[in-house]
Amino acid sequence: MRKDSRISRVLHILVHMDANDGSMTSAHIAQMLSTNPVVVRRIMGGLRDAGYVRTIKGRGGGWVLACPLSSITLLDIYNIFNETSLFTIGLTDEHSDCFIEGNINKELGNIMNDASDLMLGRFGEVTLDRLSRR
Amino acid sequence: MRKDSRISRVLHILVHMDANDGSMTSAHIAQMLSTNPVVVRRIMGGLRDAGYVRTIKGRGGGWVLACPLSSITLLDIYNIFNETSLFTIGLTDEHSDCFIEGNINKELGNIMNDASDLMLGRFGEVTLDRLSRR
DNA sequence: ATATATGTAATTATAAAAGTTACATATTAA
DNA sequence: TTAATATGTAACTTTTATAATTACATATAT
Repeated sequence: MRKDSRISRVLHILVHMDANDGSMTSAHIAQMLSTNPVVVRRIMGGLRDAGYVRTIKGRGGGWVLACPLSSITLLDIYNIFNETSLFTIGLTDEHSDCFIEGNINKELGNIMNDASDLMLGRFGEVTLDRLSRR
Repeated sequence: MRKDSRISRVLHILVHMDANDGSMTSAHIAQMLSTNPVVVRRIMGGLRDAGYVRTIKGRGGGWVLACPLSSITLLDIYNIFNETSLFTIGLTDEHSDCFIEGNINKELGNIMNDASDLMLGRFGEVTLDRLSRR
């Protein structure tokens, strides 16, 4: 199963943007992450829509932070990408009349929900300025 | 990212095997899970190697439990497939000289490790006979 | 005007599970 | 001993998501 590195990458970008003074272009960021400018625009688009960053078009433009890193948590970032589950374990959904499937989904589901609560709680406690410490 | 339903499927199979008296063929199980006999053999192979089930070749053969469900935990089953991570979030590993990447991996990694500890602990507490309750 | 950015649709690559095909091997029953 | 029925596996195809790339429209500073 391929991993989703969008959150890691976006965090990396934000902390580097904070370290930088002016704006950073998608091309510059892409080179930094060994990827493509379009990938940068795509994964950063959600952050722009959520108001955490702004974009400046045209010559001299690029990406700039719209608020301090201390006001953004890991949870804020996670919530931008959380259309998919946190877990690689998949439940089956094809035999809803089968009480065994129901039991399995309930047991695994409870455990995954509790782990999810733990993770999201912890995500909410970490502000991104913490990631820039040397 | 495609979900890995091997654990859910294997659990489903084991509980049905327990409900059955004799052996169950891969073809029979496959029909039950709306899949292919080869998929059944593949996902069950690890359980055979680990000694939780036995296979009987030839006419009248199939899969049989080698121990009671009460002696197998979710953790035992998880361990058969745990070559992959529990989480869909991927850490990046390409800029090991970058302290920011290190910070990100440490923060996310700590949280995922704690969540993993929670999940595996809970997995260890659930024996499979629990999944057969009506 | 022109060079430089972003914005985005469309296409292709990649990776892992899942699904399928084909065939070897083992076993039972007649 | 032969035929039917199982498993065991290698090889290949499909599926599905992120990631990467291509192409081009749009905006802006100089």
